[in-house]
Amino acid sequence: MQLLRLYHCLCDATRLRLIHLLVQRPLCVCHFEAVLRLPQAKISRHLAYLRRHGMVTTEQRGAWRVYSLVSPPSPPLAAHLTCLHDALAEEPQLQRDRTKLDRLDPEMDCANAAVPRRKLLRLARRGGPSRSK
Amino acid sequence: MQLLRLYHCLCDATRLRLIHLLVQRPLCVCHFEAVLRLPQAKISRHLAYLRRHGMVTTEQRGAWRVYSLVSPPSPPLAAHLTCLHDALAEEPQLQRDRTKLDRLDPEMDCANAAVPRRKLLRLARRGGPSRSK
DNA sequence: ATTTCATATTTGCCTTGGCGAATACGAAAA
DNA sequence: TTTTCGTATTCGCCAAGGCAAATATGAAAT
Repeated sequence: MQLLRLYHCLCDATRLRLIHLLVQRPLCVCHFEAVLRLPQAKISRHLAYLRRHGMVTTEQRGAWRVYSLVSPPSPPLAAHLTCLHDALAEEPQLQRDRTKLDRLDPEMDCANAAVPRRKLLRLARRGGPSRSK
Repeated sequence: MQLLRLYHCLCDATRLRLIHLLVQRPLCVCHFEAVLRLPQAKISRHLAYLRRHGMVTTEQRGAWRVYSLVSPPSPPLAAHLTCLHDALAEEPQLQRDRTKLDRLDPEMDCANAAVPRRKLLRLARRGGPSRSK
């Protein structure tokens, strides 16, 4: 069943948080590190899981790898993302994640092709998200 | 997170089928056996799992044990049951289950308190659902 | 009392997938 | 080239939970 893959993707706390953030916009690993405050390996592992199961896609952008939710989302995925959104009020953890994401330095937008790699590198060297532990 | 328990309950094929049937009405194990055509132990195990995780409740009715979805369902559960319903069109297996349930002998309604145990026992002795393998 | 029947649980085994620690890789900078 | 840096993967270990087969339980019938 197709639904099962979806539920397997959703039934881990870390993956749920990753997906929840990806609903906002495409993100790179360093963003997740900054928001979730989890070891990089753990984040990469779960992102790989989501990729294996067809929930996210990636795009190389210089040294960064940008993750996005598959688009267009399958009908069941779309429906469940709505559920996820509605469940927000019940999950303070997810709310906090979202707030944190919104407060990240907007200059550090690895996903945005309009930002030159040169600038991103400079920002990263000055203590980017992945070093703010 | 509360959502996680829910997704764990939903991420197994057998449990998904059980829940889907329980949306229709309360049912006893013999009904599940008749519809899913799976070993009794397997069905009981998954129902126990759902009970442990607060998705279903049970009620003794003579020798039978009737399972129902918790009521009222929590808001997230209610929302996801809607998703499940919408996903019906994509899951032929679930559709077949539903059809099979509707075609079960309506006399064999273990969950209905109006049916005397005496009658149920007679029906079961003549080749009830749990013996129709 | 004994048997029957519906259901539950235990046992032993196996796979999936979680984790941290360490390491590999590939693109750009130096 | 060599180094740096972002990210991915591997390794060894462990717990949850899947399964079939066997067995236990408890209510009703006999």
